[in-house]
Amino acid sequence: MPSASATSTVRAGSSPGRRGRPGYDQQSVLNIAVEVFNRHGYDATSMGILAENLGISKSAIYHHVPSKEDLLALALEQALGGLESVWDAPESQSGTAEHRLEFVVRSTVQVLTERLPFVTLLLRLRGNTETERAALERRRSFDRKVAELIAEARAEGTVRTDIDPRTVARLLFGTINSIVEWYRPGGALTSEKLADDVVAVLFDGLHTRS
Amino acid sequence: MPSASATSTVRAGSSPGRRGRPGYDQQSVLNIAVEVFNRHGYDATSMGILAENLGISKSAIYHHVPSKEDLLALALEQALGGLESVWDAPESQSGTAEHRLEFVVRSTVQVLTERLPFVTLLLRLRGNTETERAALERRRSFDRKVAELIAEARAEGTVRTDIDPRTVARLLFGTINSIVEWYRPGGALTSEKLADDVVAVLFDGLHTRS
DNA sequence: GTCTATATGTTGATAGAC
DNA sequence: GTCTATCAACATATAGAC
Repeated sequence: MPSASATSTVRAGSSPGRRGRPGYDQQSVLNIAVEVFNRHGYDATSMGILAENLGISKSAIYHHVPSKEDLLALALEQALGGLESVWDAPESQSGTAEHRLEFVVRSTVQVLTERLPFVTLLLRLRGNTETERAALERRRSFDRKVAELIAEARAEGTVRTDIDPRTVARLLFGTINSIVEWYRPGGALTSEKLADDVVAVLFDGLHTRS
Repeated sequence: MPSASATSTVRAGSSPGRRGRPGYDQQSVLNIAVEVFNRHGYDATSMGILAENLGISKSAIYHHVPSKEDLLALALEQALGGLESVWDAPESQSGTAEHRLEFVVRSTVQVLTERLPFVTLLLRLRGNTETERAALERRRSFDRKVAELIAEARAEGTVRTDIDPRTVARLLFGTINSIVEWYRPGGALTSEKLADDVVAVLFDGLHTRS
């Protein structure tokens, strides 16, 4: 399973390899910015609100990043990079379609939880700017690959055929993506158990089995 | 099943009982406004953009509605009213928990498709204002009732017990709510077939059954 | 029911000192 | 790396004519 590099550092000072005093570096500004974007919504977050949350002035932000939109682009790159890395793992490329599909579902859940705030931001985009539209296109490309996998599993006979494959794909993404709306790391539910649960519900359903 | 009254009228002129010439009435302004809100996001939609989409001036909007936030409140009332009406039907109040849960899932899908743009707006709220927070609280109240139903079905032995009931509820809502992100009425997929598909996937899973 | 102003505040971003 | 001060653009909303 591809491992997304940790993005837990909040303030620059706590970064292992970093010298110098207080202040922020770009990554630590980004981490807080994404959190604030998710809390208020990207559009509703002004540079003023962001500055308050950072504890610095509006202008100081522009020392670290050229614009609000660049902040968004940086965040989306972290989300998309993580998702796309799912396809680098050999388990996503060989084996039965059923196995590859389950692997991709598990990996996607893993990326969602590891890069939770970044993927959350991605999943809430409306496509208002060119930056957003480009990110949405990369996301659609990811979705298309998963849809192909579903089609293969269907042809293989391991996925039910009484439902339109597009509907199957949509519901699968709905179930997985909705995780960002409620899952919080550090609780009783580990990301591994969550992946187990998602796979169980998606493939076997909520009913008790006879 | 509770039926949400139609909200398909776009321009006032096409309203059955309406007199007078062109122009808008409040409901027709609301219908277009909600569509634009969903396309750009509520915060990103200025009264200027809205006016363009309506084909009237900014100020003219204020003849129909006191503020942008009132427009939002009106829209949310349509969404929440529809969802809450699910509990008015006798089928949601008696019978096995399994039957009541399936009925509520079907009814919710029905409301989602009938009042699609309104529910879409509700599901994307971030809770920035008092209006939004009040709506989110009503939505949480709806969610809580469904969670209780899941707990009953679990006690009844019809829902699997190897997954935390809160996770079950979250995944169920995720699957259902994600419908607003892709379903469009008027296509090949009717809302009845969609409800069948959602019930089938949620309760029996994507796998072929032996 | 719609319009042309316009009042009043907030936005993202820049200039230049420390 | 941060600040204060400032800008033009754009926001929501109002006043009053047609």
